[in-house]
Amino acid sequence: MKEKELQRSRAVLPIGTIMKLTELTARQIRYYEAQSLILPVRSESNRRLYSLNDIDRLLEIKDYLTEGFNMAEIKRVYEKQASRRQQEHRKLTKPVSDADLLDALHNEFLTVGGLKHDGGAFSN
DNA sequence: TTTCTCACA
DNA sequence: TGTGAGAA
Repeated sequence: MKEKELQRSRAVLPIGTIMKLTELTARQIRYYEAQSLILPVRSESNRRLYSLNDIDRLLEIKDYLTEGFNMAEIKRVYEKQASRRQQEHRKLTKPVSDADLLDALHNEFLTVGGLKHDGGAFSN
């Protein structure tokens, strides 16, 4: 089922579509790119092209921002995600599913944000 | 028409 | 972050 992964990563959507789908302004979307939160590819005419994965990430970012996180924290988490993916790739053994990864990241977010006090005995 | 970059309130 | 200018 890797065909789907490729399709999700296939960047073909212009920023206008992203704006409507994420409720974000072009300004914000470009700013997040500057902060390396997303990495859209460029068309031959220098136009930004986003993938479905980018949309997901943008929605997540919007979510975290709503919850009171700042760029630095969000960046930190994505950097961690990147390094984790590399590690998993090297081990080339049992890769973690995206669901597990997101769950772990979300958990870290709650901890870092002080929204969680212990091992997650309760949910918000 | 849409998006891009850059600069300024 | 918003907005406007000038270009592609």
